[in-house]
Amino acid sequence: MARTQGSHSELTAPRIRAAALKLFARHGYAAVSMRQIAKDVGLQAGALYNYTPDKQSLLAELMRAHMEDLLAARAEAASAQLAPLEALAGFVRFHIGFHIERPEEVFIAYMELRALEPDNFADIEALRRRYEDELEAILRRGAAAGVFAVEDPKIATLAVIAMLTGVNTWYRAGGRLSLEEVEEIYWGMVRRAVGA
Amino acid sequence: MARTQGSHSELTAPRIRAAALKLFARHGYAAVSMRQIAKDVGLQAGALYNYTPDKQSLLAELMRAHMEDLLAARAEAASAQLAPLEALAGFVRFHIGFHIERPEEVFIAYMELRALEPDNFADIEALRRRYEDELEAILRRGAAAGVFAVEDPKIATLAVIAMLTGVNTWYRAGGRLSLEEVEEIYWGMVRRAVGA
DNA sequence: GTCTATAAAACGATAGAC
DNA sequence: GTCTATCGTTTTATAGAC
Repeated sequence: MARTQGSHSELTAPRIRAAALKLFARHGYAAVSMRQIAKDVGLQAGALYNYTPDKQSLLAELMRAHMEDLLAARAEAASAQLAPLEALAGFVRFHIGFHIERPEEVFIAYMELRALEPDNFADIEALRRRYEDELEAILRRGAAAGVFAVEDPKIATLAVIAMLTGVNTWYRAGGRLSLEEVEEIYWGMVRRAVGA
Repeated sequence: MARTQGSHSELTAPRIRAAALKLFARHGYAAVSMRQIAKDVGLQAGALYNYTPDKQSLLAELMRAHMEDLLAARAEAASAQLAPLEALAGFVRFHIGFHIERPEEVFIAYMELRALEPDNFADIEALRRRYEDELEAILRRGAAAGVFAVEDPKIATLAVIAMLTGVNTWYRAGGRLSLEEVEEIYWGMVRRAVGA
């Protein structure tokens, strides 16, 4: 039961990730020092390097984990093959719900792409592209079936995702609208926007 | 005609702003040093302080100028009082056109808000709010007249602006679609989204 | 108005004791 | 695994010569 010096590492790694996540989201990757992260965790700066080879890897791992969480959650939510209208409704609600639950990860994933070195950037972009393809496939299916009227499925995909992700810029739990009401309002706008 | 030492200051100020704009947009405010900006202009770092009291003011002035340009251009474009449908079409085309012409300013204005000190942040936020109010007023007028079906004009405002500003993340001049085609596609989505 | 030089502090990352 | 200490570099900003 008694812990000796340095024995609680299995708790330290997630605490470092949590501190980096919070500070990167709040101040930006470039503006946050390793010393600030260490102080937030209660360590000296040098100790961080037992958990990450460098600052860049810490950022890249946060972003990779977020994108993989997103794809895994989406794969589960979309396991059933639905008609285009129901599939689109499911995507809209999934996207809003998932993103609202993780405002810090979402903020970093969209704002710190330019802070990634080329290899990390390519990895994260590929994951993001896979996610966008999920929505694009729904819109193409619906357009082919004649239930959606989208002039350009790729642009409609990007437009819908931009609109939905924008919820994160203003929604606050406990505000005027519940999450369910927000999802309903956005679903209405998306449904009409794609001519369904 | 011959210039003596230090005589070309009237050209230096805009060159500093242009360099800061380019570098802040590309790498982020915190990641750009005064030395980098000076090198881009062809100066030593200390010379920049003849033009700005500090780095923060340089960012704040870039953002303020952008927001004031936006409001002035919008005021001119919207000088005529139109019916809600035509006013909305005008706003959509104005927003896309203005933002596409200034990708660096737009990127900074959205990404570097957190880098602003509190007083500067409040100033910029107030300007942004004035711009959003222009669209909200159009949506409220249209809803009151029964030509739009928006459940919540404030949320619809934020949703439309997020969607339109998202064009900047993917549009490149010379690509598959002309700017006019893009404006037309987005106008179609916005028009349907608001139930017009 | 720009230069060189520098002050004072902070940066990422490492070495070695424990 | 974390500490103290430090290396080598870079940072913002200023001082004073020209």
